[in-house]
Amino acid sequence: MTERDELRESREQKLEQLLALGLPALPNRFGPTRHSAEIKDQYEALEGSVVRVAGRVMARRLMGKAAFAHILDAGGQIQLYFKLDVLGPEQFEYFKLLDLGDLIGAEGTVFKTRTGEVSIQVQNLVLLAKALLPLPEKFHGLSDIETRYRQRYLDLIANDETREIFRIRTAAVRGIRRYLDCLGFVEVETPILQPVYGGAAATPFTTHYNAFDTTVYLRIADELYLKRLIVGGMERVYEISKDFRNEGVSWKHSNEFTMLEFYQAYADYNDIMAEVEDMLSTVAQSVLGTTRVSFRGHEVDLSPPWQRVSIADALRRWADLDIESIEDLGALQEEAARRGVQVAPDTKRGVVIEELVGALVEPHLIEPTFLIDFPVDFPGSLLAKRKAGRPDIAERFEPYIAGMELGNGFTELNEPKDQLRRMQELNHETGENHAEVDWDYIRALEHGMPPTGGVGIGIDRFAMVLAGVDSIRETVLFPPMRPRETPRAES
RNA sequence: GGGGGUGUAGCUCAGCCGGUAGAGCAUCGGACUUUUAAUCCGUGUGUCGUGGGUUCGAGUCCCACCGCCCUCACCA
Repeated sequence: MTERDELRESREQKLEQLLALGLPALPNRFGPTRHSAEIKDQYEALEGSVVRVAGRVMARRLMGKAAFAHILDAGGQIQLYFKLDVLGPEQFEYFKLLDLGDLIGAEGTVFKTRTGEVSIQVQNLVLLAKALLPLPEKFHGLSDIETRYRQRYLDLIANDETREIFRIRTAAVRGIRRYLDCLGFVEVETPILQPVYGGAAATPFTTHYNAFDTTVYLRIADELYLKRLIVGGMERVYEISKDFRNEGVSWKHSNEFTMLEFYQAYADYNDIMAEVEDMLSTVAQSVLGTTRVSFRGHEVDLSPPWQRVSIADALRRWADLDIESIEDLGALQEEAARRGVQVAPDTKRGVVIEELVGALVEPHLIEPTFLIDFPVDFPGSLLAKRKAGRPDIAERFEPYIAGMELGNGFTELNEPKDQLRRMQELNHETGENHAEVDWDYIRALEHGMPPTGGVGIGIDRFAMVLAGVDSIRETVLFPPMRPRETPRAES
Protein backbone atom coordinates (compact mmCIF):
# COMPACT_ATOMS: atom_id res chain seq x y z
CA MET A 1 0.00 0.00 0.00
CA THR A 2 1.35 3.40 -0.87
CA GLU A 3 1.75 6.13 1.65
CA ARG A 4 -1.06 8.07 0.01
CA ASP A 5 -3.42 5.10 0.48
CA GLU A 6 -2.35 4.77 4.12
CA LEU A 7 -3.12 8.43 4.72
CA ARG A 8 -6.49 8.09 3.09
CA GLU A 9 -7.33 4.99 5.07
CA SER A 10 -6.31 6.57 8.33
CA ARG A 11 -8.51 9.57 7.59
CA GLU A 12 -11.45 7.38 6.65
CA GLN A 13 -11.06 5.49 9.91
CA LYS A 14 -10.99 8.71 11.89
CA LEU A 15 -14.13 9.83 10.13
CA GLU A 16 -15.86 6.63 11.19
CA GLN A 17 -14.69 7.03 14.77
CA LEU A 18 -15.92 10.61 14.76
CA LEU A 19 -19.32 9.64 13.40
CA ALA A 20 -19.53 6.87 16.01
CA LEU A 21 -19.48 9.54 18.74
CA GLY A 22 -23.04 10.33 17.71
CA LEU A 23 -22.56 14.10 17.68
CA PRO A 24 -23.79 16.24 14.78
CA ALA A 25 -21.60 15.88 11.68
CA LEU A 26 -21.68 16.50 7.92
CA PRO A 27 -24.82 18.69 7.93
CA ASN A 28 -26.28 19.91 4.66
CA ARG A 29 -26.10 23.49 5.84
CA PHE A 30 -24.12 25.44 8.38
CA GLY A 31 -24.66 29.20 8.13
CA PRO A 32 -21.64 31.14 9.42
CA THR A 33 -22.37 34.63 10.75
CA ARG A 34 -18.94 36.18 10.17
CA HIS A 35 -15.80 35.92 8.10
CA SER A 36 -12.45 35.78 9.82
CA ALA A 37 -11.36 39.16 8.44
CA GLU A 38 -14.50 40.85 9.77
CA ILE A 39 -13.92 39.48 13.25
CA LYS A 40 -10.36 40.73 13.26
CA ASP A 41 -11.25 44.13 11.79
CA GLN A 42 -14.15 44.72 14.17
CA TYR A 43 -12.62 43.14 17.25
CA GLU A 44 -13.58 45.96 19.63
CA ALA A 45 -17.24 45.67 18.70
CA LEU A 46 -17.29 41.88 18.69
CA GLU A 47 -15.22 41.04 21.78
CA GLY A 48 -17.16 38.71 24.05
CA SER A 49 -19.94 38.07 21.56
CA VAL A 50 -20.76 34.71 20.02
CA VAL A 51 -20.00 34.15 16.34
CA ARG A 52 -20.27 31.24 13.94
CA VAL A 53 -17.44 30.67 11.50
CA ALA A 54 -16.66 28.01 8.93
CA GLY A 55 -13.49 27.09 7.10
CA ARG A 56 -10.69 24.67 6.43
CA VAL A 57 -8.38 23.49 9.23
CA MET A 58 -4.92 24.80 8.29
CA ALA A 59 -3.00 24.24 11.54
CA ARG A 60 -3.63 22.29 14.71
CA ARG A 61 -1.77 22.43 17.99
CA LEU A 62 -2.90 19.97 20.64
CA MET A 63 -1.77 20.49 24.20
CA GLY A 64 -3.36 17.78 26.24
CA LYS A 65 -6.56 19.30 27.59
CA ALA A 66 -6.56 22.34 25.31
CA ALA A 67 -5.81 22.99 21.66
CA PHE A 68 -5.46 25.69 19.05
CA ALA A 69 -6.32 25.55 15.40
CA HIS A 70 -6.35 27.98 12.50
CA ILE A 71 -9.08 27.83 9.94
CA LEU A 72 -9.05 29.47 6.52
CA ASP A 73 -12.15 31.07 5.08
CA ALA A 74 -12.70 33.56 2.26
CA GLY A 75 -11.52 36.36 4.56
CA GLY A 76 -8.26 34.70 5.56
CA GLN A 77 -7.34 32.77 8.68
CA ILE A 78 -8.54 32.98 12.24
CA GLN A 79 -7.47 31.08 15.33
CA LEU A 80 -9.82 28.83 17.25
CA TYR A 81 -9.24 27.84 20.87
CA PHE A 82 -10.55 24.55 22.19
CA LYS A 83 -10.71 23.80 25.89
CA LEU A 84 -11.75 20.51 27.45
CA ASP A 85 -13.64 22.34 30.25
CA VAL A 86 -15.71 24.28 27.76
CA LEU A 87 -16.34 21.63 25.13
CA GLY A 88 -16.80 18.62 27.37
CA PRO A 89 -15.05 15.28 26.83
CA GLU A 90 -17.13 14.14 23.85
CA GLN A 91 -16.70 17.27 21.76
CA PHE A 92 -13.03 17.47 22.71
CA GLU A 93 -12.56 13.92 21.46
CA TYR A 94 -14.44 14.94 18.30
CA PHE A 95 -11.93 17.75 17.79
CA LYS A 96 -8.99 15.41 18.27
CA LEU A 97 -10.27 13.21 15.44
CA LEU A 98 -10.06 16.07 12.94
CA ASP A 99 -7.31 16.26 10.35
CA LEU A 100 -5.57 19.14 8.63
CA GLY A 101 -7.65 20.05 5.61
CA ASP A 102 -11.03 19.17 7.13
CA LEU A 103 -13.78 21.73 6.76
CA ILE A 104 -15.40 22.63 10.06
CA GLY A 105 -17.97 24.97 11.48
CA ALA A 106 -17.49 26.46 14.93
CA GLU A 107 -19.51 28.60 17.29
CA GLY A 108 -17.84 30.46 20.11
CA THR A 109 -16.85 33.65 21.86
CA VAL A 110 -14.51 36.24 20.41
CA PHE A 111 -11.48 36.97 22.60
CA LYS A 112 -7.77 37.78 22.45
CA THR A 113 -5.07 35.40 23.59
CA ARG A 114 -2.22 36.36 25.88
CA THR A 115 -0.10 37.11 22.82
CA GLY A 116 -2.81 39.40 21.44
CA GLU A 117 -4.18 37.26 18.63
CA VAL A 118 -7.88 37.62 17.96
CA SER A 119 -9.37 34.14 18.47
CA ILE A 120 -12.59 32.31 19.07
CA GLN A 121 -13.15 30.22 22.18
CA VAL A 122 -15.16 27.40 20.69
CA GLN A 123 -18.28 26.07 22.41
CA ASN A 124 -19.69 24.02 19.55
CA LEU A 125 -17.97 22.32 16.72
CA VAL A 126 -19.15 20.42 13.68
CA LEU A 127 -17.35 18.61 10.86
CA LEU A 128 -18.69 19.97 7.55
CA ALA A 129 -16.61 17.92 5.11
CA LYS A 130 -13.79 15.44 5.46
CA ALA A 131 -10.46 15.85 3.66
CA LEU A 132 -9.25 12.41 2.64
CA LEU A 133 -6.13 13.76 1.00
CA PRO A 134 -3.40 15.72 2.78
CA LEU A 135 -2.76 19.43 2.37
CA PRO A 136 0.50 20.79 0.96
CA GLU A 137 3.13 21.56 3.57
CA LYS A 138 2.20 24.36 5.92
CA PHE A 139 5.41 26.36 5.93
CA HIS A 140 6.75 26.21 2.37
CA GLY A 141 3.27 25.89 0.92
CA LEU A 142 2.84 24.65 -2.61
CA SER A 143 5.44 25.93 -5.05
CA ASP A 144 5.50 23.39 -7.86
CA ILE A 145 4.18 25.47 -10.76
CA GLU A 146 2.59 22.59 -12.58
CA THR A 147 0.65 21.43 -9.53
CA ARG A 148 -0.31 25.03 -8.76
CA TYR A 149 -1.94 25.39 -12.19
CA ARG A 150 -3.36 21.91 -12.59
CA GLN A 151 -4.78 21.80 -9.07
CA ARG A 152 -5.46 25.48 -8.60
CA TYR A 153 -7.65 24.76 -5.58
CA LEU A 154 -4.57 23.61 -3.68
CA ASP A 155 -2.73 26.76 -4.70
CA LEU A 156 -5.62 28.88 -3.43
CA ILE A 157 -5.68 27.01 -0.14
CA ALA A 158 -1.94 27.10 0.40
CA ASN A 159 -0.80 30.44 -0.98
CA ASP A 160 -1.99 33.85 0.22
CA GLU A 161 -0.31 35.51 -2.77
CA THR A 162 -2.44 33.51 -5.18
CA ARG A 163 -5.64 34.54 -3.44
CA GLU A 164 -4.44 38.14 -3.59
CA ILE A 165 -3.74 37.99 -7.35
CA PHE A 166 -7.29 36.88 -8.05
CA ARG A 167 -8.78 39.37 -5.62
CA ILE A 168 -6.97 42.06 -7.61
CA ARG A 169 -8.10 40.67 -10.94
CA THR A 170 -11.73 40.43 -9.91
CA ALA A 171 -11.70 43.89 -8.36
CA ALA A 172 -10.14 45.31 -11.51
CA VAL A 173 -12.84 43.85 -13.75
CA ARG A 174 -15.51 45.18 -11.41
CA GLY A 175 -13.82 48.60 -11.47
CA ILE A 176 -13.69 48.64 -15.25
CA ARG A 177 -17.41 47.85 -15.47
CA ARG A 178 -18.23 50.56 -12.94
CA TYR A 179 -16.09 53.09 -14.84
CA LEU A 180 -17.66 52.38 -18.23
CA ASP A 181 -21.18 52.12 -16.86
CA CYS A 182 -20.77 55.57 -15.32
CA LEU A 183 -19.82 56.97 -18.71
CA GLY A 184 -23.00 55.60 -20.22
CA PHE A 185 -21.46 52.60 -21.97
CA VAL A 186 -23.76 49.61 -22.43
CA GLU A 187 -22.40 46.13 -21.80
CA VAL A 188 -23.33 43.70 -24.56
CA GLU A 189 -22.63 40.14 -25.59
CA THR A 190 -21.65 39.15 -29.12
CA PRO A 191 -21.11 35.74 -30.74
CA ILE A 192 -18.25 33.51 -29.70
CA LEU A 193 -18.95 31.18 -32.62
CA GLN A 194 -18.42 33.18 -35.78
CA PRO A 195 -18.76 32.14 -39.43
CA VAL A 196 -16.06 34.66 -40.40
CA TYR A 197 -13.41 35.57 -37.89
CA GLY A 198 -11.85 39.00 -37.76
CA GLY A 199 -10.84 41.99 -35.73
CA ALA A 200 -7.31 40.81 -35.07
CA ALA A 201 -4.32 39.07 -36.57
CA ALA A 202 -4.47 35.54 -35.31
CA THR A 203 -5.14 31.94 -36.18
CA PRO A 204 -8.53 30.83 -34.84
CA PHE A 205 -9.78 27.62 -33.32
CA THR A 206 -12.09 25.92 -35.77
CA THR A 207 -15.13 23.83 -35.04
CA HIS A 208 -18.21 22.48 -36.72
CA TYR A 209 -21.70 23.82 -36.27
CA ASN A 210 -23.96 20.77 -36.53
CA ALA A 211 -27.30 22.58 -36.83
CA PHE A 212 -26.15 24.54 -39.87
CA ASP A 213 -23.57 22.02 -41.05
CA THR A 214 -20.96 24.76 -41.43
CA THR A 215 -17.51 25.56 -40.21
CA VAL A 216 -17.36 28.19 -37.50
CA TYR A 217 -14.51 29.83 -35.65
CA LEU A 218 -14.11 30.72 -32.01
CA ARG A 219 -13.77 34.47 -31.93
CA ILE A 220 -10.34 36.05 -31.94
CA ALA A 221 -11.86 39.47 -31.22
CA ASP A 222 -15.32 40.98 -30.94
CA GLU A 223 -14.51 44.25 -32.69
CA LEU A 224 -16.51 43.78 -35.88
CA TYR A 225 -19.69 42.88 -34.00
CA LEU A 226 -19.38 45.79 -31.59
CA LYS A 227 -19.02 48.22 -34.48
CA ARG A 228 -22.16 46.78 -36.09
CA LEU A 229 -23.87 47.88 -32.86
CA ILE A 230 -22.43 51.38 -33.34
CA VAL A 231 -24.00 51.34 -36.80
CA GLY A 232 -27.20 50.31 -35.05
CA GLY A 233 -27.12 53.46 -32.97
CA MET A 234 -25.99 52.08 -29.62
CA GLU A 235 -23.31 54.80 -29.53
CA ARG A 236 -21.36 53.50 -26.51
CA VAL A 237 -20.87 49.76 -26.16
CA TYR A 238 -18.44 47.46 -24.42
CA GLU A 239 -17.86 43.77 -23.96
CA ILE A 240 -15.60 41.85 -21.64
CA SER A 241 -15.08 38.68 -23.59
CA LYS A 242 -13.16 35.46 -23.66
CA ASP A 243 -11.26 35.38 -26.94
CA PHE A 244 -9.38 32.44 -28.39
CA ARG A 245 -6.24 32.38 -30.50
CA ASN A 246 -4.78 29.15 -31.75
CA GLU A 247 -1.14 30.15 -31.44
CA GLY A 248 1.94 29.75 -29.33
CA VAL A 249 1.95 30.54 -25.64
CA SER A 250 4.38 32.84 -23.90
CA TRP A 251 4.65 34.83 -20.72
CA LYS A 252 2.18 37.32 -22.21
CA HIS A 253 0.10 35.11 -24.51
CA SER A 254 -2.58 32.67 -23.47
CA ASN A 255 -4.67 30.79 -26.04
CA GLU A 256 -7.78 31.68 -24.12
CA PHE A 257 -7.78 35.18 -22.72
CA THR A 258 -10.05 37.99 -21.63
CA MET A 259 -10.37 41.16 -23.60
CA LEU A 260 -12.18 44.39 -22.94
CA GLU A 261 -13.29 46.22 -26.04
CA PHE A 262 -15.24 49.45 -26.06
CA TYR A 263 -16.44 51.72 -28.85
CA GLN A 264 -17.70 55.25 -28.66
CA ALA A 265 -19.53 57.04 -31.47
CA TYR A 266 -18.51 60.61 -32.36
CA ALA A 267 -15.12 60.13 -30.68
CA ASP A 268 -11.63 59.70 -32.11
CA TYR A 269 -8.53 57.98 -30.82
CA ASN A 270 -7.54 60.98 -28.71
CA ASP A 271 -10.78 60.72 -26.76
CA ILE A 272 -10.27 57.00 -26.32
CA MET A 273 -6.68 57.42 -25.11
CA ALA A 274 -7.85 59.92 -22.50
CA GLU A 275 -10.48 57.44 -21.31
CA VAL A 276 -8.03 54.53 -21.24
CA GLU A 277 -5.44 56.31 -19.13
CA ASP A 278 -8.08 57.66 -16.80
CA MET A 279 -9.87 54.33 -16.51
CA LEU A 280 -6.77 52.26 -15.83
CA SER A 281 -5.38 54.67 -13.25
CA THR A 282 -8.79 55.02 -11.58
CA VAL A 283 -9.10 51.27 -11.36
CA ALA A 284 -5.58 50.91 -9.98
CA GLN A 285 -6.37 53.50 -7.34
CA SER A 286 -9.53 51.72 -6.27
CA VAL A 287 -8.04 48.22 -6.33
CA LEU A 288 -4.59 48.91 -4.88
CA GLY A 289 -5.11 52.24 -3.17
CA THR A 290 -2.40 53.78 -5.34
CA THR A 291 -1.62 54.43 -8.98
CA ARG A 292 1.98 53.32 -8.49
CA VAL A 293 2.63 49.73 -9.48
CA SER A 294 5.68 47.52 -9.46
CA PHE A 295 5.88 45.42 -12.60
CA ARG A 296 8.67 43.56 -14.37
CA GLY A 297 11.31 45.21 -12.23
CA HIS A 298 10.01 48.74 -12.75
CA GLU A 299 8.11 51.13 -10.53
CA VAL A 300 5.69 53.01 -12.72
CA ASP A 301 2.89 55.48 -12.11
CA LEU A 302 -0.35 55.01 -14.02
CA SER A 303 -1.61 58.57 -13.37
CA PRO A 304 -2.57 60.51 -16.47
CA PRO A 305 -1.45 61.92 -18.71
CA TRP A 306 0.57 59.16 -20.32
CA GLN A 307 3.22 60.00 -22.88
CA ARG A 308 2.17 59.93 -26.52
CA VAL A 309 4.91 59.07 -28.96
CA SER A 310 4.40 58.62 -32.66
CA ILE A 311 6.06 55.70 -34.42
CA ALA A 312 8.16 58.14 -36.48
CA ASP A 313 9.33 60.07 -33.40
CA ALA A 314 10.00 56.87 -31.48
CA LEU A 315 12.25 55.53 -34.24
CA ARG A 316 14.05 58.84 -34.52
CA ARG A 317 14.59 58.90 -30.78
CA TRP A 318 15.56 55.31 -30.02
CA ALA A 319 16.72 53.93 -33.36
CA ASP A 320 18.27 57.07 -34.84
CA LEU A 321 16.22 56.41 -37.93
CA ASP A 322 14.06 58.84 -39.88
CA ILE A 323 11.58 56.60 -41.68
CA GLU A 324 9.82 59.54 -43.25
CA SER A 325 12.93 60.40 -45.27
CA ILE A 326 13.49 56.83 -46.45
CA GLU A 327 11.02 56.05 -49.20
CA ASP A 328 12.83 53.15 -50.82
CA LEU A 329 11.97 49.79 -49.29
CA GLY A 330 15.42 48.32 -49.98
CA ALA A 331 17.10 51.24 -48.24
CA LEU A 332 14.82 50.83 -45.25
CA GLN A 333 15.62 47.12 -45.03
CA GLU A 334 19.32 47.95 -45.12
CA GLU A 335 18.93 50.47 -42.31
CA ALA A 336 17.02 47.86 -40.33
CA ALA A 337 19.73 45.27 -40.86
CA ARG A 338 22.37 47.78 -39.77
CA ARG A 339 20.47 48.05 -36.49
CA GLY A 340 20.38 44.29 -36.00
CA VAL A 341 16.82 43.81 -37.30
CA GLN A 342 16.92 41.16 -40.00
CA VAL A 343 13.87 40.77 -42.23
CA ALA A 344 13.21 38.64 -45.27
CA PRO A 345 13.91 40.52 -48.55
CA ASP A 346 10.25 40.61 -49.62
CA THR A 347 9.06 42.05 -46.31
CA LYS A 348 6.68 44.99 -46.68
CA ARG A 349 7.52 48.43 -45.42
CA GLY A 350 4.96 48.28 -42.62
CA VAL A 351 6.25 44.96 -41.35
CA VAL A 352 9.85 46.18 -41.39
CA ILE A 353 8.82 49.15 -39.28
CA GLU A 354 6.88 46.87 -36.97
CA GLU A 355 10.01 44.78 -36.44
CA LEU A 356 12.08 47.88 -35.76
CA VAL A 357 9.58 49.11 -33.21
CA GLY A 358 9.45 45.74 -31.47
CA ALA A 359 13.21 45.44 -31.21
CA LEU A 360 14.31 49.03 -30.63
CA VAL A 361 11.37 50.98 -29.23
CA GLU A 362 9.29 48.68 -27.01
CA PRO A 363 12.02 48.12 -24.41
CA HIS A 364 12.06 51.88 -23.76
CA LEU A 365 8.35 52.20 -23.12
CA ILE A 366 8.63 51.79 -19.37
CA GLU A 367 6.46 54.61 -18.05
CA PRO A 368 2.90 54.28 -19.34
CA THR A 369 3.03 55.37 -22.95
CA PHE A 370 0.79 55.47 -25.99
CA LEU A 371 2.61 54.61 -29.17
CA ILE A 372 0.56 56.41 -31.84
CA ASP A 373 0.23 57.08 -35.55
CA PHE A 374 1.19 53.80 -37.17
CA PRO A 375 1.78 53.37 -40.89
CA VAL A 376 -1.44 52.42 -42.65
CA ASP A 377 0.22 49.42 -44.26
CA PHE A 378 0.84 47.77 -40.89
CA PRO A 379 -1.31 44.65 -40.85
CA GLY A 380 -2.51 45.77 -37.41
CA SER A 381 -3.81 49.03 -38.86
CA LEU A 382 -6.40 47.31 -41.05
CA LEU A 383 -9.40 48.68 -39.18
CA ALA A 384 -7.96 52.12 -38.38
CA LYS A 385 -8.89 55.31 -40.18
CA ARG A 386 -6.33 57.46 -42.01
CA LYS A 387 -5.20 60.70 -40.42
CA ALA A 388 -6.65 63.80 -42.06
CA GLY A 389 -4.10 65.09 -44.56
CA ARG A 390 -1.80 62.08 -43.98
CA PRO A 391 -3.21 59.13 -45.92
CA ASP A 392 -0.12 57.07 -45.08
CA ILE A 393 -0.71 57.29 -41.32
CA ALA A 394 -3.41 55.47 -39.37
CA GLU A 395 -4.94 56.99 -36.26
CA ARG A 396 -4.02 54.05 -34.14
CA PHE A 397 -2.51 53.70 -30.64
CA GLU A 398 -1.05 51.00 -28.45
CA PRO A 399 -0.72 51.48 -24.70
CA TYR A 400 2.51 50.17 -23.13
CA ILE A 401 3.49 49.66 -19.51
CA ALA A 402 6.96 48.47 -18.51
CA GLY A 403 7.64 47.43 -22.10
CA MET A 404 4.51 45.31 -22.41
CA GLU A 405 1.76 46.05 -24.91
CA LEU A 406 -1.61 46.24 -23.20
CA GLY A 407 -3.96 46.81 -26.09
CA ASN A 408 -4.73 48.39 -29.41
CA GLY A 409 -7.11 51.15 -30.35
CA PHE A 410 -8.00 53.50 -33.17
CA THR A 411 -10.15 56.02 -34.77
CA GLU A 412 -12.30 53.40 -36.47
CA LEU A 413 -12.30 53.14 -40.22
CA ASN A 414 -15.88 53.91 -41.28
CA GLU A 415 -15.41 54.22 -45.06
CA PRO A 416 -16.65 51.01 -46.63
CA LYS A 417 -14.71 51.36 -49.87
CA ASP A 418 -11.37 51.94 -48.15
CA GLN A 419 -12.14 49.13 -45.69
CA LEU A 420 -12.99 46.68 -48.45
CA ARG A 421 -9.91 47.56 -50.49
CA ARG A 422 -7.64 47.15 -47.48
CA MET A 423 -9.21 43.83 -46.50
CA GLN A 424 -8.83 42.54 -50.04
CA GLU A 425 -5.22 43.67 -50.29
CA LEU A 426 -4.33 42.01 -47.02
CA ASN A 427 -6.23 38.94 -48.03
CA HIS A 428 -4.24 38.81 -51.23
CA GLU A 429 -0.91 39.17 -49.45
CA THR A 430 -1.28 36.85 -46.49
CA GLY A 431 -2.06 33.70 -48.44
CA GLU A 432 -2.91 30.76 -46.22
CA ASN A 433 -4.62 31.05 -42.90
CA HIS A 434 -6.09 34.40 -43.70
CA ALA A 435 -9.51 35.63 -42.76
CA GLU A 436 -12.05 36.04 -45.49
CA VAL A 437 -13.40 39.47 -46.27
CA ASP A 438 -16.31 40.04 -43.90
CA TRP A 439 -18.91 41.15 -46.46
CA ASP A 440 -21.61 41.46 -43.86
CA TYR A 441 -19.44 43.92 -41.96
CA ILE A 442 -18.76 45.91 -45.15
CA ARG A 443 -22.50 46.10 -45.75
CA ALA A 444 -22.99 47.43 -42.20
CA LEU A 445 -20.47 50.18 -42.97
CA GLU A 446 -22.35 50.97 -46.16
CA HIS A 447 -25.39 51.80 -44.04
CA GLY A 448 -23.21 54.45 -42.40
CA MET A 449 -21.14 54.23 -39.22
CA PRO A 450 -20.58 57.46 -37.33
CA PRO A 451 -17.03 58.58 -36.67
CA THR A 452 -16.04 56.30 -33.83
CA GLY A 453 -13.14 55.60 -31.51
CA GLY A 454 -12.50 52.23 -29.91
CA VAL A 455 -9.97 50.08 -28.13
CA GLY A 456 -9.21 46.55 -26.99
CA ILE A 457 -7.43 46.05 -23.66
CA GLY A 458 -6.00 42.72 -22.50
CA ILE A 459 -7.55 42.18 -19.10
CA ASP A 460 -5.18 39.38 -18.13
CA ARG A 461 -2.24 41.65 -18.94
CA PHE A 462 -3.70 44.54 -16.99
CA ALA A 463 -4.13 42.13 -14.08
CA MET A 464 -0.43 41.24 -14.43
CA VAL A 465 0.45 44.91 -14.07
CA LEU A 466 -1.72 45.42 -11.00
CA ALA A 467 -0.67 42.18 -9.32
CA GLY A 468 2.98 42.61 -10.26
CA VAL A 469 3.35 39.12 -11.74
CA ASP A 470 5.51 38.23 -14.74
CA SER A 471 3.40 35.51 -16.33
CA ILE A 472 -0.09 35.75 -17.78
CA ARG A 473 -0.76 32.28 -16.41
CA GLU A 474 -0.57 33.66 -12.90
CA THR A 475 -3.62 35.79 -13.63
CA VAL A 476 -5.76 33.01 -15.14
CA LEU A 477 -7.40 30.66 -12.64
CA PHE A 478 -7.14 27.62 -14.89
CA PRO A 479 -4.49 28.29 -17.53
CA PRO A 480 -4.58 25.97 -20.54
CA MET A 481 -2.40 22.91 -19.89
CA ARG A 482 -1.56 19.88 -21.96
CA PRO A 483 -4.05 17.16 -21.03
CA ARG A 484 -2.64 14.52 -18.80
CA GLU A 485 -3.82 11.26 -17.39
CA THR A 486 -5.02 12.04 -13.90
CA PRO A 487 -5.41 9.45 -11.16
CA ARG A 488 -9.06 8.68 -10.60
CA ALA A 489 -10.47 9.36 -7.21
CA GLU A 490 -11.43 6.20 -5.34
CA SER A 491 -15.05 5.94 -4.51
C1' G B 1 8.80 23.37 -33.89
C1' G B 2 14.43 24.82 -32.07
C1' G B 3 17.65 25.64 -27.73
C1' G B 4 18.37 25.51 -22.32
C1' G B 5 16.64 23.75 -17.53
C1' U B 6 13.89 20.41 -14.58
C1' G B 7 11.20 15.78 -12.64
C1' U B 8 13.57 11.80 -5.78
C1' A B 9 8.15 10.48 0.25
C1' G B 10 1.57 13.79 0.64
C1' C B 11 4.51 18.85 0.58
C1' U B 12 9.55 21.50 0.55
C1' C B 13 14.17 19.68 -0.69
C1' A B 14 19.35 16.94 -0.16
C1' G B 15 21.63 12.71 -2.46
C1' C B 16 29.61 13.60 -3.82
C1' C B 17 33.67 9.74 -8.18
C1' G B 18 28.14 4.33 -10.05
C1' G B 19 28.03 0.47 -4.44
C1' U B 20 21.30 -1.77 -0.46
C1' A B 21 17.38 5.93 -0.85
C1' G B 22 17.85 10.77 3.22
C1' A B 23 16.14 15.41 6.15
C1' G B 24 12.29 18.84 7.70
C1' C B 25 7.06 19.36 7.69
C1' A B 26 2.73 16.30 7.38
C1' U B 27 1.21 11.12 9.23
C1' C B 28 0.97 7.48 13.45
C1' G B 29 1.69 6.49 19.28
C1' G B 30 2.67 9.15 23.99
C1' A B 31 3.24 13.89 27.45
C1' C B 32 1.43 18.87 27.91
C1' U B 33 -5.36 23.69 29.76
C1' U B 34 -3.05 30.73 26.07
C1' U B 35 -0.17 28.01 21.63
C1' U B 36 1.10 30.05 16.88
C1' A B 37 6.78 27.08 11.72
C1' A B 38 4.18 25.11 19.55
C1' U B 39 7.60 21.98 22.33
C1' C B 40 9.42 17.12 24.08
C1' C B 41 9.83 11.44 23.57
C1' G B 42 8.93 7.49 20.12
C1' U B 43 7.38 5.71 14.93
C1' G B 44 6.59 4.75 9.68
C1' U B 45 7.22 6.57 4.86
C1' G B 46 9.36 5.58 -2.09
C1' U B 47 7.05 2.96 -9.69
C1' C B 48 13.82 8.07 -7.77
C1' G B 49 8.68 10.93 -14.61
C1' U B 50 8.36 6.42 -18.38
C1' G B 51 10.93 2.85 -21.45
C1' G B 52 15.46 0.99 -23.17
C1' G B 53 20.98 0.64 -22.92
C1' U B 54 26.09 0.39 -20.57
C1' U B 55 27.71 -2.15 -16.01
C1' C B 56 28.96 -7.41 -11.44
C1' G B 57 25.91 -3.20 -9.75
C1' A B 58 22.25 2.86 -12.15
C1' G B 59 18.48 7.95 -8.44
C1' U B 60 23.56 8.87 -10.42
C1' C B 61 26.32 7.51 -16.99
C1' C B 62 24.09 7.04 -22.32
C1' C B 63 19.61 7.01 -25.72
C1' A B 64 14.45 7.75 -26.65
C1' C B 65 9.85 9.40 -24.97
C1' C B 66 6.43 12.25 -21.52
C1' G B 67 5.13 16.54 -18.33
C1' C B 68 6.47 21.28 -16.60
C1' C B 69 9.48 25.97 -16.62
C1' C B 70 12.52 29.55 -19.35
C1' U B 71 13.82 31.21 -24.15
C1' C B 72 13.57 31.67 -29.51
C1' A B 73 10.35 31.08 -33.66
C1' C B 74 5.18 31.70 -35.16
C1' C B 75 1.51 35.59 -33.95
C1' A B 76 -3.89 41.49 -40.27
